[in-house]
Amino acid sequence: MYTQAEENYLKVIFTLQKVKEEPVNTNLIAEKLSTKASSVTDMIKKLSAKKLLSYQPYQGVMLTKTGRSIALKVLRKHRLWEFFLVDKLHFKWDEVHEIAEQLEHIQSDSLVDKLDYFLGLPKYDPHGDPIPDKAGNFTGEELISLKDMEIGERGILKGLKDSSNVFLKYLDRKNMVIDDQIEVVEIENFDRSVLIKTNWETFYISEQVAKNLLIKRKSDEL
Amino acid sequence: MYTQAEENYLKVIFTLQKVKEEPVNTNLIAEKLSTKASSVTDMIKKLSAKKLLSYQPYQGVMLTKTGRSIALKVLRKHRLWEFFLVDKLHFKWDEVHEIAEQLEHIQSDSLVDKLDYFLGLPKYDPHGDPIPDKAGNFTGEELISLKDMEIGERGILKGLKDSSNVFLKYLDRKNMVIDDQIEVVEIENFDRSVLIKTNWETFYISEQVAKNLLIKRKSDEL
DNA sequence: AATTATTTTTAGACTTATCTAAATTTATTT
DNA sequence: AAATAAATTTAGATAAGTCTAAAAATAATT
Repeated sequence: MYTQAEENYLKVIFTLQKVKEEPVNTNLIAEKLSTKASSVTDMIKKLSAKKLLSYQPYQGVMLTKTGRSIALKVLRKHRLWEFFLVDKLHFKWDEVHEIAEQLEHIQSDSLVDKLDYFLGLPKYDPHGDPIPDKAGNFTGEELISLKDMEIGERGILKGLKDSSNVFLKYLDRKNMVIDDQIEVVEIENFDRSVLIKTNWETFYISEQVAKNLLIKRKSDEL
Repeated sequence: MYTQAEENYLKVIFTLQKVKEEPVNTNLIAEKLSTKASSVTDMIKKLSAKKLLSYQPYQGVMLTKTGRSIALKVLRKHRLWEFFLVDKLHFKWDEVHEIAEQLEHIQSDSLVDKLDYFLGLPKYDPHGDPIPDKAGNFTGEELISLKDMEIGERGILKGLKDSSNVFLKYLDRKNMVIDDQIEVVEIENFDRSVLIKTNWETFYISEQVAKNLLIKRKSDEL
């Protein structure tokens, strides 16, 4: 069993490591955890002694297999709880993060599995981040930004990059919700605005909006 | 905001105070929290400094109004989460306690309220303990043991004193579930066994079983 | 390559919550 | 009421996690 502090370090290091494959440096971790570099060094030594990460002084850290699997478990719990909060308790997307930060540390394997099942084994959290399965694998495909889709491509709206209130309200007015089907009809060369066709209507969205819509590509097998 | 340790002390002191109205003594608290008397003294001083309880050395403690209201909040969360685990995630009654011990410390007022609403504003947890409402009041009536009911009385099964697996299995075989209506038809003087009538059938239960069934008395207003 | 700047680590201190062992107070017996 | 027992508190220690300030190592610059 690991402490909340340990879990938070592992989680942050995992997400930082995903961005660039190099060792993660102390200051970055400190910044993400709103703590001081000296505290990070202390904790890093502890986690290194527990073989959750490998650490050469002054050279940054990399998670071991064990460390990564713990991080993935925490991430899984975080995203499942976020899904629960939005889907079942009807929280807004931008209200759930700090609550999920607490819930992700609840210890009980059976709880996670039952929750997963109760929610219908979701593949993405409300922000479009993929939810690892029990084994730590991401089974859902990567989501892409709508602005990277090509003309004629279809997909399903699965998440948002920006979940601010203004943006949510905008989507509301356009009657767009998660799991909507979207087809790219046209891309305007001048301002990169996109003509999209939803289940209900066809309309233009600006590049800024397109950038913030996360889409699961429609697989051709259908 | 209070630490988990503080909340646990307040919760335990509250429940001990309910049993007998006198000040709660150090050793009892230590026993319930599986800690040492000296640790309890330390924490008591801290809580007393925060005016969450009143404390005269060697004379035990009593919660202040503030202390009581915090304890009630924790209790409310504990019981709502227990209800969630059993009712939504289909945990067995005897598996939920230690998970609820963790969940009860999640900090978010809106979470508690939304959870309460999501669950349908339940009045009792799966063990038949009453769930305080937002204001800290118990709106459901006290539950009584079936063995204290009189002939002809009717009520609703709302909880169990014993939630061991054997007992749950027994109830299962008798097709008894929460919210069943039960009427006391006869009480056998010899062994205090009780003839009860459920929605489905009429049968005898032993005094031991009757003792462990918690009933909400049927109000006459119907 | 030498100097400066940045990053990281060490050293020592603080807080929370716990413990053991000894001292003190209260309760119980003879 | 004196002696013993039980309960409670104090004193001093420990572990986790954090901090500040100073030292050491690495990176960047002239």
